[in-house]
Amino acid sequence: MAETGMQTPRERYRAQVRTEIKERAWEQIATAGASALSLNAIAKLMGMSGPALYRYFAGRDELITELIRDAYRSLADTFHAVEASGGDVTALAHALRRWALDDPHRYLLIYGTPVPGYHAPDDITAISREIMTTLLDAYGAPPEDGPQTPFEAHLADHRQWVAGHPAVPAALGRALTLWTRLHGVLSLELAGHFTGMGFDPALLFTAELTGLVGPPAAR
Amino acid sequence: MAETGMQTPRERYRAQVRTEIKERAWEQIATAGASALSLNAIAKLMGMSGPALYRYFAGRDELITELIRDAYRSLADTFHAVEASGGDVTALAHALRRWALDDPHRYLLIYGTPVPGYHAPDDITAISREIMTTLLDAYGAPPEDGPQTPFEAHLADHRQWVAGHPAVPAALGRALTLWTRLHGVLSLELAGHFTGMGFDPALLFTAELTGLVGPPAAR
DNA sequence: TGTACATCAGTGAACGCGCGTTCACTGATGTAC
DNA sequence: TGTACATCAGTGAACGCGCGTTCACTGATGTAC
Repeated sequence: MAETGMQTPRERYRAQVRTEIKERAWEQIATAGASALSLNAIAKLMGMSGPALYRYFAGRDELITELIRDAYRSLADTFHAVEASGGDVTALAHALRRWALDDPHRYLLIYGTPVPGYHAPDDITAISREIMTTLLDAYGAPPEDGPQTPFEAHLADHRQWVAGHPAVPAALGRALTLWTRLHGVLSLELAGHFTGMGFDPALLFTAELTGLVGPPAAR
Repeated sequence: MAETGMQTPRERYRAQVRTEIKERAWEQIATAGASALSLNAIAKLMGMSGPALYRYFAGRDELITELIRDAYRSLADTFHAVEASGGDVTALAHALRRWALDDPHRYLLIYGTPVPGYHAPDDITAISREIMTTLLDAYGAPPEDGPQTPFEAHLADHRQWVAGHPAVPAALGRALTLWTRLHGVLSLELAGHFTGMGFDPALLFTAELTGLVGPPAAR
């Protein structure tokens, strides 16, 4: 850290400008959507000419890739922090919700409708797996209750995504199910599909959570 | 029907061209995303000049609105057909999945990341409610099992979205939960977030379904 | 059946706009001796 | 400490492109008498 953290003034400046470019990019995504992201518009916002940004990013695609990478990285770090402080699945879930509501477009950029034609590089899919693994580890061994479901039986033979991980099918199934349920509530909430319905999405989120990890009292 | 169906050749032609424009628009959405939809590009695909399309749509916005309306209308009709033939909730769910997989971009256009800056007119939100109501009606009265959950208690006081509907909170909660769960699986599947994981999303979908309406044997 | 007129689909030119990206350049900042 | 040089951030002009949209128009199709 001491060596990589050692920055010349020029490096520090570069890092600052890169950061500001990304901040403006997020602002643009928030107001006009990911596909409306424009280098020229960002430059204008920063009081620079368009071509100046090419000192910092090879092009539009590299910027988008970096935004997506940052988003995954941010969620992975959030999860690791919860894990490190001894948080359980419930804590992870609430951290996820907070993270998503904190910047809806960041969540939707990675878990919403995919950017057409975009294909994530390998290191990004690796971070995505990292996030799933954290959730899986926090789940630990689920209580044995009842016989294996058909989906769990299927998972016993189809677990490429966690090759080498010691989790049993029941745990895989529960972690996967929790993921899809939380995403179901979150994504509809963020997309505004609950507006006008009148109820509080937080309660639906919590209901899904307790339904799959047991009520707070039972923990 | 006899009178409104009576078309002059010119009206018939207009309807045909309008339909083809929309078909090309869907093709474009499928390959480049909703925000890349371009009137000029569609015209070129049809061998026409750009301005010609203004005979059929007032502009880009009207075309998008019509596509969204058609999508909602299509799903609502699908649901009504299932309802009319006596299908239960399970049948509705499978119809939903088929409808979504049949044209992923159509599903994502209405239930995915919202088109930035777009606000649906009232008649479209009405169709959206129609869809939810169909699901709710098919649910009927849920079996009374156990005490009211906190979310159900909340729903008793927050049910603007179904004002006037006789459904009890338990039914509202279940229908809402089914919706978010199915959407969770479907949207992640359509966005490609399961690719490379190795398991069959259909089994996860079915698992969520049977978990909330009971296994096929119990029906 | 034929003629006069109205309707309307589609064209081509034009408008102003913003985009991503390249290029040769200026001028400030940092480095080596 | 001062000078000579290298690095590099940022500019402005230019490229070709496609966009939505308007406008005056041509020519075919339909309608009324």
